[in-house]
Amino acid sequence: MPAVSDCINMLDSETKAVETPEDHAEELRLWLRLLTCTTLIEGEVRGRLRQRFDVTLPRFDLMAQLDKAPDGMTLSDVSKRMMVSNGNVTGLVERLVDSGHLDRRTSETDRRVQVIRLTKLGRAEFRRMAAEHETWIADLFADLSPKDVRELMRLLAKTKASAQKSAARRRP
Amino acid sequence: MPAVSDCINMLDSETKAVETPEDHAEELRLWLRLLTCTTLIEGEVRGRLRQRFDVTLPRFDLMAQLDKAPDGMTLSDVSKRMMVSNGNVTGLVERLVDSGHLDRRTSETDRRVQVIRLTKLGRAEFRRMAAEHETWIADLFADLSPKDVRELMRLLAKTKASAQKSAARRRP
DNA sequence: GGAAAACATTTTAGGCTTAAAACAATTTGG
DNA sequence: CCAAATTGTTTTAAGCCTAAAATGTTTTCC
Repeated sequence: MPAVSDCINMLDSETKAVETPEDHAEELRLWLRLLTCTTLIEGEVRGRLRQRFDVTLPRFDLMAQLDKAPDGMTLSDVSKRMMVSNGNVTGLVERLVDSGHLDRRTSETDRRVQVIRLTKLGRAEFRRMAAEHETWIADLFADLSPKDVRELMRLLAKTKASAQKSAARRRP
Repeated sequence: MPAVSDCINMLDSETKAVETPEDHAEELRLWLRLLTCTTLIEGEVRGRLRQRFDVTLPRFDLMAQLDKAPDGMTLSDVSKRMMVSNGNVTGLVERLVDSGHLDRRTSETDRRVQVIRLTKLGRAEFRRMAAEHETWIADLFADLSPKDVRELMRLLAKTKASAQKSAARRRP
């Protein structure tokens, strides 16, 4: 019968009169479930890309970014979009240039900047992979109704905003 | 006015009479948003763990698994729970044993098996980190109402089940 | 104009991660 | 019993990833 202490804790938490160690077990469970879903799907996509096309997920992701930018992107743009470090992109790009999927040139107006684009080969291969990739995703989410999908989109948008706000609080 | 073609496509997709390239753009967007949320939160947690405790996220995750298992776990158990490869766990454990956070011994009943446990130091350090970690998670999800959290939990459970089913279809 | 700040990228050092092959121990089924 | 299959772990080779320092370039602003 934890009724008394519950009341006390709730009072504390509502009035903010005292610092009580609050219970955030639900949020923690939510985070672990979110992570599980992502890891599960990501692993599945990674394996299929490897089996079907002998390509790694990061390479696919990078090509996906470039496919949406016919005029090319700078390395910084790519790094921000992919949410990975600059140095990571440098290596990824190097390998994709070597394999003939990417074209890379120094900007004419700013010699600090490197602009990368998909080559004809890179674009063709990406489109081929992307078509199949889309069916994998559809299959992975197949048991969600259209309403579920909409509702998840809404709640994840809220989650993203909340997390960005929290990150900004720490790193203003 | 794409009404006509829409009707045709819907008929096809409902009756399954013809194979039409269906549109799964919504599911794709959902996947990208899920990935963004996870990457955002994971990066934030990784950075805070490093700054506050000079520990990496994988080390923290491994210790979290062991904290829930006072009698220890086998490397396979850990690898399944963390959803990472066996070889990955081998290296992670090696470094944590070296730093004095883990104890590792060969099972007496099955000499293939390695059982690992948190040492006293490991448990103490983990508890200290976990307490703070929980407040970070709470803060990252702060803008979600309790109802949002419940609803997300429900939808992610459904997502997890769907993805597991899809993975099992491919790898029976 | 020129020093200082800001920016874009690369390098460095170390750790993480995977898939596949190799190794070792146990279990299974004839 | 014992060969074959299975199970648990490690090794290997390659690539991914990060934070921080270094390098080169441009902008700011006195």
